[in-house]
Amino acid sequence: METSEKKKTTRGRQRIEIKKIQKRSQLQVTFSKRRAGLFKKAGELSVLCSVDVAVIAVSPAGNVFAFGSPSADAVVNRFLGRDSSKDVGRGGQWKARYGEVEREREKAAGGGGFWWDRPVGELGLGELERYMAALEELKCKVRKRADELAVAAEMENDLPDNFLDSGSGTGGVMVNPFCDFEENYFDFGCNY
Amino acid sequence: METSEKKKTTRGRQRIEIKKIQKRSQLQVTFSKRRAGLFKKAGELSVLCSVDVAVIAVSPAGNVFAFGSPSADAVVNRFLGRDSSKDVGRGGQWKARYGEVEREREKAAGGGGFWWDRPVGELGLGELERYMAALEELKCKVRKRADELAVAAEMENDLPDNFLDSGSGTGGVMVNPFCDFEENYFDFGCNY
DNA sequence: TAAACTATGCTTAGCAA
DNA sequence: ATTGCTAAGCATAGTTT
Repeated sequence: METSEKKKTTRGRQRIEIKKIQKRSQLQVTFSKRRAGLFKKAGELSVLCSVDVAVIAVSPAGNVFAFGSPSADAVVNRFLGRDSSKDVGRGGQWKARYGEVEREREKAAGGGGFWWDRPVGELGLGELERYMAALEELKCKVRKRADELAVAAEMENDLPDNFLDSGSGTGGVMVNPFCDFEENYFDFGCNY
Repeated sequence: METSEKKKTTRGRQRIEIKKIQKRSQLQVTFSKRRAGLFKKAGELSVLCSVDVAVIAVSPAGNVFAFGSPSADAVVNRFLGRDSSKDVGRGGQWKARYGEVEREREKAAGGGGFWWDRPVGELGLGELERYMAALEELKCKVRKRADELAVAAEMENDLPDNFLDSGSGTGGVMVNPFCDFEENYFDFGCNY
């Protein structure tokens, strides 16, 4: 029993300075881990407090990662159920598609992951629709508030199409739907 | 020294089930704490990995809370510097205002908080502008991706104005600008 | 109502596979 | 590139002020 019988196998978590990580490989790992952690936190917040939460991260490469509208219920219903006089038939169609994708994801996840935690390339349109609806919704709310500040006129601009030319196209969009089953959502014991 | 000299003053953090909090007062507290934690995490991620991150949370009451574009540099520059042929003079104006608000906030924060961590009602327009620009930007990216899925046509809709009638108007928008001073941003040792 | 306090649960940096 | 491990840093539930 030497003074230090068990040599520590690792140094455990180390404090790091919050500044740009230079080592590219480490940046990639940190981004993945922290993004997952951020999304989990967002999901928990949304469930605990029944709030719509959206998290979006654009990597330097231009990839889009997003966690969408946890308590999707209100947003989705509003989006699918609004005065879509010309899109009447679409609501049902999308819902169907939604369920379809959901089952696929559950299957794909196998138990460790979540169906919605997939790259955008593999996601159905329903998810993107919902995510964008939430974004639009939130943006409108902010705009409204700005309007109250009596400067709305200054905001009547839209971004150019080349606003982000660094995009490479391998990003991912995650949508967390478990809030739709408030009595029956999945357990949080996922490891991303 | 008795076997239990120091009676534990608290039980420390307790594990909680991730489901909707019923007690309204507790929900309010949890929302505040976790939202702050979520924003901090987002800020760290953005700095560590140099990524644009946006977090939006809409409370059941309809209040909007948002943390915007940590690595605001690219977004802000793009927004202020885009082809605003009719808004040429605004860029400088906004920048000036930005700095103005920044100094105010630093002063107001006093050392414990961040100037941008204030309710929207107290924020200048610059922050709202940047936040909305980031949102628009991100939304466009997602839309673009959806377009690649050959279903963009399905998305040419906009939300009605009454999309959120539960809004009470006391939400807040936080914009984290420290990324603009990558060499000189504030320390993260805040406790909110 | 909001802020401060702690003990404990949770996240994650550094490795390893 | 991911995934799992461990230890230590960090976030936060319950409580007090």
